[in-house]
Amino acid sequence: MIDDLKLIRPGEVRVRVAPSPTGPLHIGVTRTALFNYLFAKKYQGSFILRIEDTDVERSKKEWEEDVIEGLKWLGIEWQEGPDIGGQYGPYRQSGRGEIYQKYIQKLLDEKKIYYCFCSKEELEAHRNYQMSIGEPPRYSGKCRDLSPKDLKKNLDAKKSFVLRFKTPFRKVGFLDMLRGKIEVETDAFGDMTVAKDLTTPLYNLACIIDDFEMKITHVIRGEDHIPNTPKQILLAEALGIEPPKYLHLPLILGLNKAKLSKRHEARSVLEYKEEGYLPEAIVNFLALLGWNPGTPREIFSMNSLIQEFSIEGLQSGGAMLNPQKLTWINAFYIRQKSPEKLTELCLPYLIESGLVEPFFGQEKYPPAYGGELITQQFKIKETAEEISFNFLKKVVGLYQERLRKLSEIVELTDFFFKKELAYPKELLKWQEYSCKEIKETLDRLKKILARPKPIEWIKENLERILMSEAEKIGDRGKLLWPLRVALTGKKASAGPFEIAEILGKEKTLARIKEARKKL
RNA sequence: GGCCCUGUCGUCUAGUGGUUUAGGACGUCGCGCUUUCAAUGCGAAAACACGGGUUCGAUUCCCGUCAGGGCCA
Repeated sequence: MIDDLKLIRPGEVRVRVAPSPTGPLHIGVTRTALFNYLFAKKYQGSFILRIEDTDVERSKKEWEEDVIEGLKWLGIEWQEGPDIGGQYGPYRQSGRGEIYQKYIQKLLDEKKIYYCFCSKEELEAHRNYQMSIGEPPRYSGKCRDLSPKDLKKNLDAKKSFVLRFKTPFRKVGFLDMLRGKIEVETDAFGDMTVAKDLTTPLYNLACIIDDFEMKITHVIRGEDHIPNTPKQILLAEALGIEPPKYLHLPLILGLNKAKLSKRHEARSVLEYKEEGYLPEAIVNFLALLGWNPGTPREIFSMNSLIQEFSIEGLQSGGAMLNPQKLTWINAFYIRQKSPEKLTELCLPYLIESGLVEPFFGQEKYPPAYGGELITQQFKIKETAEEISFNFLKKVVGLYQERLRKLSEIVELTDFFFKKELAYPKELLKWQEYSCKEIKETLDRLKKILARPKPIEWIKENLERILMSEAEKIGDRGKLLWPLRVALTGKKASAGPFEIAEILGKEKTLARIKEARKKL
């Protein structure tokens, strides 16, 4: 089956992702989209976005927007889709009624489908009966051979109906590119409903028609579609069209090893964005979930994925989400950013938290990084103090290797933007030293900083002075720990010298005095 | 209930009959660096679901059981 791939000619591949806009773009759909995209790119083919919105009640425009925005954010771009069109449109099923009608009419003319007037209650009763005797639930065939007279009578009476497929009684199989031969007895599902009316096909019919009309060559989709595939192939045969090749990806499992649940894992990828995950991290993480490059390499950019991606590396068993690994990859990509870029990425979080404000009259969210941003001014909200982009860059830079998600920048660096720090005085104590000794240390620090030296001198020499002072004491921690707490109010932080340097002489001194008062 | 898919450390995985004392990554734990945290370096614990075959030899092939998952309403 993999040999088939050798026959693929570059440029001929056409794949699609076909989400229904009844929910957000979650991780599962995203990964399917990614693999389709990689496959298309690998063979210089086309990747198409199709919106399967035949379920009018549950489909919502906002979910479609979520899908489009999410995929774009990740850099998964399509060559044809509802927003940009293409030569096989429309790319929303809701706009394809005319196309479907043609096929449905054909099936009807050829007597391959028939009207079924059975009521829901009737069907359900029958289904329950079949399940009770251990048989697969399938249609009884009651309306299959309705006489033309009865048909006309029902139609005239405007009885509600569905269209059913006369499923032939036999085996249907296909060659899955990942799993090999998959075969089922059609007996397992019987006469399936394929359309609600003459213009509205149900999922399987719509799907096979669209895949054919859009000249899709390979369908790469989740394993949950395996049972649909034989049905679609059957319909393709009835329609006299060639079905595409199929590949069923393993599912991404939630933390409970079950399909992604609506409540937790099935959140929109845009929520990951809000939390401060980087698109390259999500892409990298998702690629490694169910695929392996055959080398120990773990870090892949989109471009390297396109190069390295291969069907052979695909896994067939379901893969559980590993949030810690995502976090690890995210932290990696954060460390790779330039300080300017990272600052720009962190800015919205600092602003959203209310710590920092863009300067009066400017946009809430600064424009994308560029020359302009560097010259932009900001304010510390609490003190109305003006700060520069450069100041923020220093702050963010200090925490670059400690950041795992962009959103963490707030709790990590809030002390830079606060007037007063709230922390218990016990925090100032280092190991077994007494209150008195800590007081003495703080007094020493005060004295050093209060020297009438120019600010510049202090800035350049602070670390040297404090370190030599610490050496004198004999225990660095005795000096540095209280200093850290005084400056940050936290038990974990970046180095106190660097913090003092950014804070400036005045604030540093003020905070040491504050700390001294506490004791 | 029926049908289908899957089954290597907690998780993601390498492994396609002997070269394996089953390798890597995340996580966990320990040690080093160190004022804390992080980063980083080193190290440790941790897996072939079970039972039958096939074979000189099975994690690897076949069958069954079990387990997990999916679909059908």
